[in-house]
Amino acid sequence: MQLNPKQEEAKNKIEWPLLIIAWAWSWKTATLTARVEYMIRDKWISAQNIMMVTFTNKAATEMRERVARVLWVEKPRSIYAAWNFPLIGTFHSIWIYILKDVLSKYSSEELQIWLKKDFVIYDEQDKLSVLKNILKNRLNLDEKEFPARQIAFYISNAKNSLITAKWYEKEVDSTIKEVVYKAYLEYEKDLISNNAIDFDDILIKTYAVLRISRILESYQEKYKYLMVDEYQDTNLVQYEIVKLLATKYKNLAVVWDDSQSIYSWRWADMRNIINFKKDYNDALIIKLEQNYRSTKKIIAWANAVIAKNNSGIKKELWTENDEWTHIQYIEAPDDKTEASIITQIIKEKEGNYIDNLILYRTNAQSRKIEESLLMANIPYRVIGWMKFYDRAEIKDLLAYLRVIHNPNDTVSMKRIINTPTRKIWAKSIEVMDNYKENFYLTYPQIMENIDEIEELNSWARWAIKAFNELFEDLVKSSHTKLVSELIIEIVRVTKYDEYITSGLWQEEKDSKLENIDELVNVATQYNGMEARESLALFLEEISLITDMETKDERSDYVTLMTIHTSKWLEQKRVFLTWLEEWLFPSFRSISEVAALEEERRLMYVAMTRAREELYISRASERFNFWDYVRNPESRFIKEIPKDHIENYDLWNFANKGNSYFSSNKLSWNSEWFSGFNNSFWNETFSKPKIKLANNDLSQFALWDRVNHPKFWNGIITWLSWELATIAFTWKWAIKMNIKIAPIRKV
DNA sequence: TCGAGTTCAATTTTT
DNA sequence: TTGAACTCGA
Repeated sequence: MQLNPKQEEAKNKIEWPLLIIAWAWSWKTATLTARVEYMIRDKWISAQNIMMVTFTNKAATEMRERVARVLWVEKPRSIYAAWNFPLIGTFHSIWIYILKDVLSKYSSEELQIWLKKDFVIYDEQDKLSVLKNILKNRLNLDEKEFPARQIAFYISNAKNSLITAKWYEKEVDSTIKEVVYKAYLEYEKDLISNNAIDFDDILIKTYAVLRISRILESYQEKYKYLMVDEYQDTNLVQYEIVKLLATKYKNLAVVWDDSQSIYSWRWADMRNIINFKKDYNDALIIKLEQNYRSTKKIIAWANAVIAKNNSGIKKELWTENDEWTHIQYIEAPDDKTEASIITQIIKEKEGNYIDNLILYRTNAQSRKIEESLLMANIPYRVIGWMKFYDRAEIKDLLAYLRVIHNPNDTVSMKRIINTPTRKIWAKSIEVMDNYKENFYLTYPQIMENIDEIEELNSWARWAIKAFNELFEDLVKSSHTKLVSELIIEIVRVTKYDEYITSGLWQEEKDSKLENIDELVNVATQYNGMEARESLALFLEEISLITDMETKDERSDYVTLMTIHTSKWLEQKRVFLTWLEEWLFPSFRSISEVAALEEERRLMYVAMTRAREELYISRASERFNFWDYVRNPESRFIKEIPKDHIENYDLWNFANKGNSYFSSNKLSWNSEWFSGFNNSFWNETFSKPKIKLANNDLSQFALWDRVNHPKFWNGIITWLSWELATIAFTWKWAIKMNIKIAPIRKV
């Protein structure tokens, strides 16, 4: 591939700090790949000395593939197989790699991070279960007043600002922070005693370790050449770590695009770029502005939207591509129609299904479209939703593996101690927990000496003994059997398959068993190494992977995903759905300028995914939040110059009278397309299960108090014809159509 | 102490 | 709609 002069410059500047400002589809990935190739091939730099950090697993995999191609080597399955290959991975996976490495080389006294080598990684769910337990049993707090989620948010925020539990005391200035402080202390205690870390800890512990100069120096020597992609999405800790590593040789190249910064909720801080310029004031800055992918119209559109943001560098993406394909706006009467129009378009278009990408703001939004595709017999794949590793059967089996690997892991132990049911009830667990707390014991230690615990009757002891025997056998097996075999053994000795499938329909049974098979299948990738090693590696990689590359025989399918996950890819035809106020931009972001600008950047990311055709859709009425809502058109659509928009011809669609509609006994009527007469919709379309009220609009005025059967009392804080925002006492403010909402004046 | 039945709340975005 | 957290009878 021929690089343009700018890209060429970025490729060749190696022993120098480098800031690459790269806008959508400026071939920055290709440039980075070429840069790696140049380092290794032309400069004879050892692959071992190169580290490249990406943001998502998807991006890392893609990057590894590309680098493997130019280096003519086989793509390593993970960062571990990488002896002749640069270290390419996400922040989290690379830091874990470093942590493990450090833990095997240095004593824990020296490290001071309270972590042993066999640590496990707690995901969001594990984290919440630890916190729930703390709040309920140790702090005796009401769950409603102090939800675990909220506390977790505060703790995560503290961690990412590098505030430890002890130091948090200084932050306390409210009741909630008081609670956070106490919970934070307990939470850290639990993690240490379980020999576990959460996602935030991965960054923090690495930072702590790298502050030890002896250790830092060794990594500075090892990774002399650093590259960080998506630098705009780094947070404080990530920035500090990169800074530490780069400070000696300053061979750091970062790729930055402020208009694609969409992770501020993960504490990404765009100001890191200011710090970058300060830290390396002689850095070479290269701008890649030419877009090689999308048509002129798509780019014009995207530019128009992003220009509405006040913050950020003013930019103009440009392209030499000539084709002016049509960009269509689908304004559907309701969500069902929206989905079926998209389905219809996909069906009619020539080419393959794989050319189609359907995007939405949140995962839950895929449902309606899935239904429609299913009915039309169009193969599709949803990325990211109902993650494989979130399924109960997978979580259970992984919990078995985790306790075998690390018997201190209480969260996993509690998950499986009575799964399948073996008559170890909550009472017994409570008693054991007390012993654990008071005598600093681990579960296996208690179980071994269960006869000494007088509080338990002989039945309970017997049950625990039986489990302990089984557990010890499994631990023994883990030394001789590979993970894949170990999983099979767990299923066999616990009769887990019978347990998980009992009382299910055949179809559900099959799917559960298939999932187990699939897990075994994934585990076989770790064959060929020492038994315990395979277990450790398997567990570690699995906790960092959010979405499994399921083996899919089909090669042609439509892809569905959230905009966030789409960031790394492009597609010929893109459908961007749910473009309504409150959904996109989401209602949480509307009142805050910074949050709204992030939503707008998200819109920009979504639009620039399209290469040739872009469809944008919305529905006048849809079922959402378990209710029928009518939201106005998204402001993002209004921000696009009108001459760029072409309305999709709904008439044409209706006249085809496709089966989907006739089966729903819907008659098409010109009224629907001429001005979308609202009352007509309510009567004819998508009969709601909830009866819609037919309120007299004149009875409501701004600041009126109203009562809603579901949300109780509230006040109308905004009113525009039939749309109103009602601030409910027990809920956040909700926007609804007061003509059809079941509310009454009080 | 179980489990069947019932209520009730909840939805961004990812590692 | 789903899942988690409850209630209550056995």
